Amino acid sequence: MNSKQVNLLQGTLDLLILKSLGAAELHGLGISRRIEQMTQGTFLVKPGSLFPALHRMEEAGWLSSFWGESENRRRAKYYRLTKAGKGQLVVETQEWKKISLAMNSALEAT
Amino acid sequence: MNSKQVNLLQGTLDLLILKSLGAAELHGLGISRRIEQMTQGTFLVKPGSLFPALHRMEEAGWLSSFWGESENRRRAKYYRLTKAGKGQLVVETQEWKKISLAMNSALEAT
DNA sequence: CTCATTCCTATAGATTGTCAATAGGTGATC
DNA sequence: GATCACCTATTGACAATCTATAGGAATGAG
Repeated sequence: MNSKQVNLLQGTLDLLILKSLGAAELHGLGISRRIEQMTQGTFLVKPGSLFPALHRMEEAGWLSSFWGESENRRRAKYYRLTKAGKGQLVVETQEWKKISLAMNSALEAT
Repeated sequence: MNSKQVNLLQGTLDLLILKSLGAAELHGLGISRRIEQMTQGTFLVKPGSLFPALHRMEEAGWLSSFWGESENRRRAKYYRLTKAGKGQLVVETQEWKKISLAMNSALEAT
């Protein structure tokens, strides 16, 4: 077993995906690994969570995709942020900050 | 309308309820108001979210309830934390901190 | 007295996002 | 040419929240 796996809070996966694509184009599993790295191993996003999210977000117009070749010469579908996706990253980041502030202030109450 | 209603992140409602009952016994709507106050109006928990959560948490053994009278002389069901509930509050608080840290560190990545 | 209003609890139905489990194709390696 | 690691993908189940609606009970207005 892992050292206590932490489940995602529903709604945070989109933000993590957007953020992971902020700097570079990545393929599916690359996104997953990047998220694991960005969160210091706290969140492990599994395929059954990742791919539905990617499809959903592409549908929403935040991502675009193209087939390419991975570092290991395998067929891989790469994703990049669209313009709308960059906007959404800003929006969701702000929303997260708002939520995070509100929660922390609640937890500090006496 | 309000200044952009913020939806709860799934999983945070329990923690807010536990925390709201940390200091005093409250009835359902009292909990809702306390949460709104603790989060400076960020989270407005509506009955359709609140009551199912209360029932679920009582079922889980974190809360106990009794019928009493509200400040306005109305029949009201009061909730208090059980011993297990106090433990759960600690657990979920720590979990939130872990998640919050991971998210913030992800959002600060370049 | 009676009618409207506010307070409080409650449930039904729908939606949504995540998880667990499973599958299959395709390069690489030996 | 068999096995392994990599990569995408889907299915079915599940759980939590939201919207909308309901109704009882005390209060206050006229």
